[in-house]
This record gives sequence, structure tokens and C-alpha cells, in this order.
Amino acid sequence: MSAPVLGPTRRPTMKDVAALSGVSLKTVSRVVNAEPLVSADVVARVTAAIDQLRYRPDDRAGSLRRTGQRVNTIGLLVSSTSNPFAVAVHRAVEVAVTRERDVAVIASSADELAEFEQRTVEMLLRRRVDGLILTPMSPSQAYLRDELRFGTPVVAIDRTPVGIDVDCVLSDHIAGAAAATEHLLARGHRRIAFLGDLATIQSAASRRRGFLDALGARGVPSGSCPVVMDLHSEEAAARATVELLRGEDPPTAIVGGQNLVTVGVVRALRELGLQRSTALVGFDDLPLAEFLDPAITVVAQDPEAVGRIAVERLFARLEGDASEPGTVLVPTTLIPRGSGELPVPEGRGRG
Amino acid sequence: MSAPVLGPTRRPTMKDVAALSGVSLKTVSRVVNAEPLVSADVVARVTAAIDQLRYRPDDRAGSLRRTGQRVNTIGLLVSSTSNPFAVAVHRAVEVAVTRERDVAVIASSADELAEFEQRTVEMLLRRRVDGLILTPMSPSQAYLRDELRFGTPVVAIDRTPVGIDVDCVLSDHIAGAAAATEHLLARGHRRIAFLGDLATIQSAASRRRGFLDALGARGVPSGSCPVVMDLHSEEAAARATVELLRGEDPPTAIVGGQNLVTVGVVRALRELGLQRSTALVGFDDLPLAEFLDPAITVVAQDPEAVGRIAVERLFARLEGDASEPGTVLVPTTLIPRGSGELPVPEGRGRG
DNA sequence: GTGAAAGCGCTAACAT
DNA sequence: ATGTTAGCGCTTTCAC
Repeated sequence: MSAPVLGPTRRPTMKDVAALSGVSLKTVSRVVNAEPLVSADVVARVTAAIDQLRYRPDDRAGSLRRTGQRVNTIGLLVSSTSNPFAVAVHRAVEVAVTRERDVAVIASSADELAEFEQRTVEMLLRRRVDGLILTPMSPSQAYLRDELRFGTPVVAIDRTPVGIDVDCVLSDHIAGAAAATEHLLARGHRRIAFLGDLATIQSAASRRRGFLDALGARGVPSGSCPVVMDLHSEEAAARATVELLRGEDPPTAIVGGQNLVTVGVVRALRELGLQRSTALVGFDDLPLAEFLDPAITVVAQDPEAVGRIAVERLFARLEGDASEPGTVLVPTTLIPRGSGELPVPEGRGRG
Repeated sequence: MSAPVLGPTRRPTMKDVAALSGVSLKTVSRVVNAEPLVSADVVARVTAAIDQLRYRPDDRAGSLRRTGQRVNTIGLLVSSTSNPFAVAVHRAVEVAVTRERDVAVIASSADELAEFEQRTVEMLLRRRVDGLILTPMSPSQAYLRDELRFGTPVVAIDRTPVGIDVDCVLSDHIAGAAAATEHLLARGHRRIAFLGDLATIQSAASRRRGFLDALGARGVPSGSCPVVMDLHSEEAAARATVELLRGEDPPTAIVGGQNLVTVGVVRALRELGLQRSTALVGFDDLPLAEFLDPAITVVAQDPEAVGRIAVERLFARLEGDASEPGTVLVPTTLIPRGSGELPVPEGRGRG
């Protein structure tokens, strides 16, 4: 069927199909949209013309006129392409949205730069995406208020939004960091260091909070437990680790506040030859972590759950759910593998 | 400025802005598109109205009418969300396209399922994306011929397309696998096993080809070097490794034909306690590979280069480049870390 | 400098 | 069961 049509290089429109099959525009539209009440004969003729011309409907035009105005596309803003957690959430959203729903995703990352957030969101809104899943990075998301009134649903992920009242899905950063800390405290550590990402990142601040909470619950003075923030790269984390361990009264245990930070700590501990004498619990799982020696104990997040639940909330809103927006806390899981179970070295009992 | 406007929840259009500022539709259009020949006074009035109404242009409508018909969006089809190489290419494309170009990416993955390829491409074409970067997964891409005539540029990545003549950017799979194999041969190994992904995947087949080529160049009979294909998961690769090493006359060295395959091999070697007596070179780098013991020697691909070059080719075509389509081979790099430099164990010299 | 009319490709609402 | 008319939100063309 459908011999190659050379001639015109212009993309065929519905009008061309109508002309070729000798019916009206509307009838072609009916066939394309599989509406009933079209005779089998006409369906055949139109289908043949579509095949012959290689006609493909233009979704832009359709969505422009169609009531409801859906474009079957959602926008996604993740924090950073270098963060494995963000990448995993991105994939989870794409999978959840593409499978069965026939909706596409326009994704973008702002690399933790607050000023890119609004710029990127504007770009998505000009494309009239049906909804938005975004990682709040700027101090306020109030700029989205009117958009919400116009009917575009928004779901925040990984961090609590400010200035708008929308659904939010995030890991329990505080509880996770507290669990990591308590895990070390339970093994006798009393000089524990916390190494965190940029203090301006809400999730990083929450994890520090969890760390301090756990110390407080045990009555451990936080003065003996150094907190270093603003470590936004593996290298920075490695340097900070070396500095801490070479300093006076070095910590016997470390909580790595983020994926890349933990890798930096691992690198530094190995360079110093201290990986078997300094306990380590990392926030966020790492690939191959189980094969290291010692294997790395981590507090694993559940990026698949975060992505999937965010998509579910968004589509519930699109389908009319008008209940009060809420926050879903996705639990974390502590996975003991060795590095977090290292004891306090002899003679360094109570810092 | 811009007091909150309550009342109507309908999204404002250019018409609303025109009415509020007391000018014609066309004049608003001029202001929005920063066309010259508009008096400063009118610009101010229109801008105020835009602010007050929270007007945002509709890119769909614009692109529909505008000559050139660009939607400032490209489509990307990657092989699989579980493949780190594909994920890295995806990120590279997104970064290259978003920065400075103000173009968005609609990405999708077909999880190596040939039938999803065409379905996904159709979805992208209905959205009238400006161009397509895709990983060929089905036996032929001839279905794209007419689309190319209509002016949509296409760039293939990771695998050579069939049935269409378009630009292609891929790693030098054959040379990379040959280098991995030669690395082991040079250290005396003569019983080397190759474990590969699905034989239907072109890149997997190319790597097997490179393996066999390297054996041939040294005059090593391929009969003594087992090739196991169709290992599409870490678990399958681990099982195959165990089987090989428990069998008669086990290999002294292994080439892991793909990321996840290599991880499976690592797992199996450790379970068998053979990680220090069986040499291993993996295709594709792995995070933390340097921290394992022994650290894993790999042939690293350059996903950033693949993504970036594909984007460059695509935009060159969009800007009118009509030269003959060509293929860019991105070189791979062998990174010796330990596992690939293990010697042949005593007494197992010449298999 | 500004505006009115036509139309991008399609669907809604109403014919018949 | 099929066609006609209007119009989605915008830009083009051409007039003033």
C-alpha cells in the first residue's frame, strides 16, 4: 500500500487529505479521531489518503481548539543533573507518565540556581503544559499563584514550597538523618561529624536539623560534633574530611549529608588510610556501595516512590481532585553494610 | 506594581491585554515580540496591562501561525532508563540544548523494545518537534523517510540507523572492545570470556565483533574464548559468570560487554572469591569503580561528547546545513585500575 | 506608528 | 452519516 509520493515537500494537512479522499474536512477529523457515525466506505477512503500522503495530525492545532486545552505534556524541573537522586526521580516521573498515559515530559534542570527556576517555569508555561512537577529552589514560589488560579496544577518535590499551597512529595530528611546519627550513637560514637551540602538547600538544612536532633535526644553536646556545610562537590567534601581528620581530636564517625559528599568522604578516608577506623553513614544510596571495603552503610531514599507519587498527585488534580493540598513524607531506609557499624577505636571512647 | 486581579479565573489572552490597554491586538503582538516602531507610551501601557493580567503568550498559537513553524522543542529517544550511559547522554543533550538555545527537550525511553520506537517517534512528530535525536532500536528507520522530506532533521545516536541517510554519533564500540581484549591478551591471557548484552542490540554486537577481531589479530583461536550474549540484567550476567567459572577450564579473564553486565560479573567474582585471580575489563565506566578492590579497569565511553555532538549536528541541520550526512565516531578510553592488569594465575598459562 | 482582515491546522456547535 | 460555519490565540499581509 501507499506508494511513495514525491512531488511536494510540504507537510500534508487535513485539508489535503480531505481533497484527496473527496470528503469534507470535518469528516477527515472524524476518521482521525475515531469518532463513530462514519460509514465504513468513507473510513476506508480517508484512511487510504492518510496513508498515501503520510498525513500526521498536528497536536498543537488540536489542543488549541479542543475544549479542555490539554496538550498531554507535563513540565518537570529537577534540581541538578549531577545529583543521582534527582536523576532517579526524573526517570521515575518519565516512566510513570509515559506508560499508559500517553503524556510526554519536558524536563529541565536548574543546577541549584534559584534564578533559573522561574525562567524555566515560564518557558514551560508558555508551552501550556498541563501541569508542573518542580523542585523548589528559589526562596518563594509565589510567582505561581496566578497560574494555579488559571488551573495548572503544581506538585512540589524534594522540598517544601513557599508562598503557594500545593501538594508536596519528599523524603523524610530529618528522620533519615536522625536515624543515621542514632545508628552511630548507639555504637558508642560521641564525636560525630556532619558534612552537608549548601545550607541554602532546604533538604540539606533539614538533614543537619535531623543530625542535631538526634544528638540532642541523647544529650550529646553538639559542641563536640562538628558540622560543615556548603560542600557542593565531591572535592570540597574530600578536603573538608581531610581537614577534620587531621585536626585536633578528630571525629570517630561521619555522617555524609548527600550523595556526592559521601563519595568525597570515602575518597578522603582511603587516602588517609582511615576507612577501617572511621565509621561512616551516607545519606542517599550509592551504586556499588556494597562492594567497597568496608561496604558503605547508607540511608537510602526512594526516588521511584517520590516520582511516582508526585505523578499520581498531579494527575489526580488534573482529573478534578479539589481536596486540600497535602504533603507526603516518603520514608527512608537505613541499610547497614559495614562502614556504619565500625566501633569507636580503642582509647578514643568519650570525646 | 500589578495588584492582584481576582475575578475571572480564565487565562488572559492577547485580546484581553488589547482591551485593557486600549490598543489593537496587533499592537500588543508587537510589544510582546519586541518589534520596533511602537511608541514608548504604548509600550508602557501594554506592558502594564500584561503585568496586571499576568498575561503569558501561548507558544502553541504562535508557532502555528509563525513562518518557519518552529516550536523550539526537540525530541529525544534513548534506549533504556536503566542504562547509565543512556541516562548520561540524555543529560548531556538536555544541557547542550537548554543552555543558551532556549529550546526544550521531550525525552522518552523505549527500554530496548523495538515496537516502542516508532510509537514514541510518532508521538513526537505529532507535537511537531523541530528535530529528533534517536537511538535506533528497531530493524529499520525507513518510516522516517517522508518526515525527513518534510524537513524534520534527525540524528541517530549510539547505533547506525538503517533505511535512512542521516547524521550519526556513536562510540567506537568495535575499537573499544578490541582495546579491552588486547589489553588482556598483552598480559598473557589466552582464555578470555566475553559477556554481552542482547545480540539484537547493534552496539552489543559490535563489541562482540571487536572482541573477536582482537583475538584474530593475535591468532588466538576463538574456540578457547567463550562468548555469552543476551545478558540483559545484572543477575543474568552474574549467573553466566558463575557458570563459566565453575565449568571446565574456566577463563582467566573476562570482558564485560556493558555496564550492568560488568556489575554482575563483579558480584559473581566476589561471591566465588575469585576477584583477585580473574582479570576483568568492563565496557562503560562505573561510579566508584576506582574504590573497589581490585579497582575495575574499564573502557570508558564519552556520553557527554555523544550528546553534545548530536545536538550540534541537529542544530546545524536546522540552520540549513545541507551537506552529506556523516557518522562521528567518538573514541573510547581504556582506564587501567587494577582488575584488568591481573596476571594469568600460575599453572594456567596457555588454555 | 497603528489597525483590520485573513488564515495557521484543527475541532465545536450546529446544521442537514 | 456528512457538511458548514465559527473560532482557538496568535502572526501575517496589507492598508492607513
